Amino acid sequence: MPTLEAQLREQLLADLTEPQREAVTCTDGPLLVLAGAGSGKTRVITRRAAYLAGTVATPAQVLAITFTNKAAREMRERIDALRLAGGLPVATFHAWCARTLRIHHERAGVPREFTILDTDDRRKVIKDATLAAELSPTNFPPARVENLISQAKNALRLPDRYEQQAVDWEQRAVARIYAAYEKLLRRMACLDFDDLLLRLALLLAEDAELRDRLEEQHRYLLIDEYQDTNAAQYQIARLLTQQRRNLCATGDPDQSIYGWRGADIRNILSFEHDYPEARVVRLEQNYRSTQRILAVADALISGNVRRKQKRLWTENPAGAAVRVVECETYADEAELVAREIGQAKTAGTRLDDVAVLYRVNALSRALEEALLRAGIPYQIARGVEFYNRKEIKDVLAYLRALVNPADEVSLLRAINVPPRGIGETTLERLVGHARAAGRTVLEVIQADDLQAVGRVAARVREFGVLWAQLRPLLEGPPFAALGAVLRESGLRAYYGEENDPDEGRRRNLDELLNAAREYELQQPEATVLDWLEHTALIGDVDAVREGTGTVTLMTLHAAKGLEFPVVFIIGLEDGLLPFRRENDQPADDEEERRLCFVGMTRAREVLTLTRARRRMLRGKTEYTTRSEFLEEVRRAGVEWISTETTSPSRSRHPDAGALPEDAEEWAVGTLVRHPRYGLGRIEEIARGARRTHVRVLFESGHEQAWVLEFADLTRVDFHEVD
DNA sequence: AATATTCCCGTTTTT
DNA sequence: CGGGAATATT
Repeated sequence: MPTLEAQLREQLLADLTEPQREAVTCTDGPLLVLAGAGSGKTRVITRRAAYLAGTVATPAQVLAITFTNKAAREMRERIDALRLAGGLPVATFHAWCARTLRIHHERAGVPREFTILDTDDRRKVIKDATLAAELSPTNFPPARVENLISQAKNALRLPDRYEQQAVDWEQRAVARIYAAYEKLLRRMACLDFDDLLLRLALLLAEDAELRDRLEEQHRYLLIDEYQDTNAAQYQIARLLTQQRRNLCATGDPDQSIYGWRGADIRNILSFEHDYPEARVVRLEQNYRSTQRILAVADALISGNVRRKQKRLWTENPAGAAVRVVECETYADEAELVAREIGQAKTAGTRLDDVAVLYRVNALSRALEEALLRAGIPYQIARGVEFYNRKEIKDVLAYLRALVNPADEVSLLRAINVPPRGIGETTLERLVGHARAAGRTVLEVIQADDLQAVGRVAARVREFGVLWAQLRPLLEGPPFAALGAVLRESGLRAYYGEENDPDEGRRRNLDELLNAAREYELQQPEATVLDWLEHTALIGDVDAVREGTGTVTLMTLHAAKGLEFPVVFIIGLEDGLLPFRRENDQPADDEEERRLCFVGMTRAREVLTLTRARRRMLRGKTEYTTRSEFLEEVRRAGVEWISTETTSPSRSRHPDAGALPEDAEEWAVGTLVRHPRYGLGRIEEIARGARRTHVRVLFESGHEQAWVLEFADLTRVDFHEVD
């Protein structure tokens, strides 16, 4: 009869290569797995987790940490599929930190019922903090301040030290805003994303007892994508492995793409220095891509100077040539991609197997239109759009305000949706009273002496009653609470016919209800608070599903960790990929190169890189310059295609060469169409330095003057009229 | 107070 | 071009 360990070996190791096996089986002590793109890293890490759980530890004693929810879900599924390590915790850094902070809230000095600020609210609070610091949000744009504070937190720098280290006037100002911001967060009993890491890192640093307890609980720590750790995460990893030193870090320096949010590639590069006794396993055989794709990707990444040399190789077939297609305009580019996908589909490719990747979300629009026209279904992974929708934020604000009444942003949002006639002035008074009396806004709302607030006191009082009525919902599960809030608050009624004629908002709310129910099925014991935390930490990117029969559109960042037989990367233009901002500090082109490398190595069989010679971004069409990345792969055996001018208006006119510039297409006598007024003719036109003014006479006799750039006018060509 | 309108701004990537 | 904020309107 075979021993358990022999069975495990058979099941977990049989189909692994030698280095993969080593990574799975060397159980104790620090281990660094340098896993090139497509080298079977996820497979190794899941096997390792299961192996640990079956030999030297129980499943609960192994903790696997990822960066994205997507990665966590995939790992969870694959570990479950092995059926050897049920109950093995898999979580993102942020989710695990949130949970741990909640459990040990007293030691951590955070409120037990803290809520997590979403990106929008955080910006709002930062703006308030700027005002509280007696500075102007105009001079200190919230987005910029937010970024600086985020960087500071990720670097474990608190306001005091930030101020000490400030070297210029901006930093000194930001130090004040930062301090004010922290004060506001404390008053609101809120944490932001970065706090989750920061607070836990600080807690672990000062609380040796807790540290030991946690390490005892999680004897084996696995951290995926270690190249993306920032200072806080690095600190947490180190502090959790001080005694046993059982840290297994996996990653690939060539895929480090999160420097902009504080990730420090040196964390992985100096692993061997941090853990001198570490074992290092290199996975360099690629099982994913064709030789040609790999050759192109390698040619690109070789352009990075600050880089550990690495050879990625494959036994896969040579495959089709990687193509570079230069198009005339962004519309041509989108059409080309749509056409190619259509052809591939006809030739038998499943749409699930196709992905279109781009550097910035804005590039998806033209693609969407082209795919729509071509009748090709697609799904998009985009930011946090769903949870940013008004109706979603509205109802979540209620739940947040119920859980954590100190969360004023949520409370003040909820108080007037649906509109209850409680306006800005009233809110200001409420806040004013609360501050003056040293009470919370909710206490003021529920106090008896409301008349000071003015005529709308009755309405405010009603809301206070509603709050108290809804509050007991927190005892129950999230789905029921959500439904009740929608009903009792009047939100559901509000988003009826007249406020939501096309049912979009109602559908979104239904989708949210579904999400809550689904979550409840997964986590039967979960409270409303748990669910709120979940929604705060999950994004739309995670909604991308397989097997939908659709093409997938996403950013290069979102594509990490995925693979597709057919991949398009669009917009290979200077300034776009590599991305650069005009008055930006020294841009990190090496990170951009890695990002492009990540995109290329998502492709299994067919890779196409495109670029448009003219691109419209932020409303202006501009000539572009070819990306240096294209030059760099030029001699790696790509097939270069340059499409000729095929813009429809030109091909239809034989004398296309004489076609005037756009600006001259508007003149007195030009026929135009307006969505409201219909057909008309330009009577007068006046060109200023920046603006062009026009006066238009419509068929109806109506006359109207506009600034041309802002008028919703389209030119009507003669051949379209007859 | 709510809604309609204008205008002004910026502008990456994500937990 | 598109969203958010300031501004005008009812």
